[in-house]
Amino acid sequence: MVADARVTEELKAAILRGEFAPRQRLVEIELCEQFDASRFAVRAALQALEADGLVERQRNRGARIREIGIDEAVEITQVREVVEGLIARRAAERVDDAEAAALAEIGRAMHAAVAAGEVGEYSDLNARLHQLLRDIARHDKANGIIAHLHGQMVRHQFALSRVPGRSKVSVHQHQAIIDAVIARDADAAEAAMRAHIVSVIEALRAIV
Amino acid sequence: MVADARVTEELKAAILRGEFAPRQRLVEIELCEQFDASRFAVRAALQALEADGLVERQRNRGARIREIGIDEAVEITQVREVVEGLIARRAAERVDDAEAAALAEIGRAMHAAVAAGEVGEYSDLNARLHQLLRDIARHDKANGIIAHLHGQMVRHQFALSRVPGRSKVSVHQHQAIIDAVIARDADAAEAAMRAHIVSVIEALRAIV
DNA sequence: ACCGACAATATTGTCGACAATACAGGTTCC
DNA sequence: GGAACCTGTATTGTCGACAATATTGTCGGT
Repeated sequence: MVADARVTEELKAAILRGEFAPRQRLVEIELCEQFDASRFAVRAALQALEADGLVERQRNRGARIREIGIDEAVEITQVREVVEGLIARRAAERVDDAEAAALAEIGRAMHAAVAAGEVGEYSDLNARLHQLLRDIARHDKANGIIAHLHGQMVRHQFALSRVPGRSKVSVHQHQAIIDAVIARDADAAEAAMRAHIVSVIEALRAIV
Repeated sequence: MVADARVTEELKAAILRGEFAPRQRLVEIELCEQFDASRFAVRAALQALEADGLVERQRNRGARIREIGIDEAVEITQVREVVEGLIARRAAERVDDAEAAALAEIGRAMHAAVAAGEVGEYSDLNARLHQLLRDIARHDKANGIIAHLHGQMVRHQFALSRVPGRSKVSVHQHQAIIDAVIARDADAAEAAMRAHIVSVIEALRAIV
């Protein structure tokens, strides 16, 4: 319960970094060597990550990296749509002046990144914006669910950020969210966030 | 991974049945005797139930039943509001004629139960209605999250069903959901569901 | 050459024993 | 008398060994 926490963390980070291919088998002994831990710790980590939805296990057949197909990615994003909508609503209700200024700053930086064609920078700003909104909303349950869902989306999230021209579309959606939150307009904030994520769903479907 | 599955199931059922008080310590040895299992199985079950949010564990201090306060119950229900809204929307988009007939039947039974003052019967019908909507929606991710949240709410759910006069109010909200789904009106179905759960949140806050 | 049964191997499942840690009660020192 | 300390006990954390099961490879028969 101390060693396994370390292994769980490292293994999760490795999976999120994409070091394992989907459906790749995770043999316990190999993980023991890779993370220099006992089978006990590895086993506990695998169980934790199964609950996290990152790996799947079958009795006597071991664990493998869970493959998230496009259909499931769409479902995940649909849930994200409504839960992030709730977060945006709460953010609009709770935002203070300092946080509003930080939001506006991210908006400006996003426009600059798009103008300069810096997709990596824009992707970072995107993550920071959503993170800041979660911080402002302070809704533990909603934030926890988003974190949970996000872990299963890494692969598709990466594919999405590579779609050319997406940042040009989404920057205006992001700006609409920022404006609504700064204006303390809860309904508009939720609507803007949902509109944004609906467009993410369409982009997801378009990848195939 | 076969014995621990049994223990996990039985322990979870026992917790949901309310056989353990909040913050009650769960000593591993005692659980071994109670469920006639090894510490290995009990331990795995506790880890699984920790991920489920039903128990909390501290290093070297063991596990206890997690206490869900009113604030957290409100947060949980807020998430339920938007996710069940998504489910109602999907149900309206996917419902077939047989399912619509089943929904209408539950609606009639609800009115009858309220008229007869049968609160237990009404509570059962309430559970069946939400379950049927989930079946119709066939949205695995949303359904999974609702199941997850529901497990943490059992105690408050019970308290809610005991509030006198609540069924008289909620029966009309339930009917509005049923009508919208049968009419295949996705927007109205989501709105009706959210309005219903907003009133649940108000009732929750009123308990204290 | 193909198919089935059987043996060998690899991998996971289970357990009991021991170590490490936290908690409670009593004891000593100031 | 109070507080810090120490010690005993209860409980959890960790591990290595063994059992159970699935998978792979081999061999003989047709």
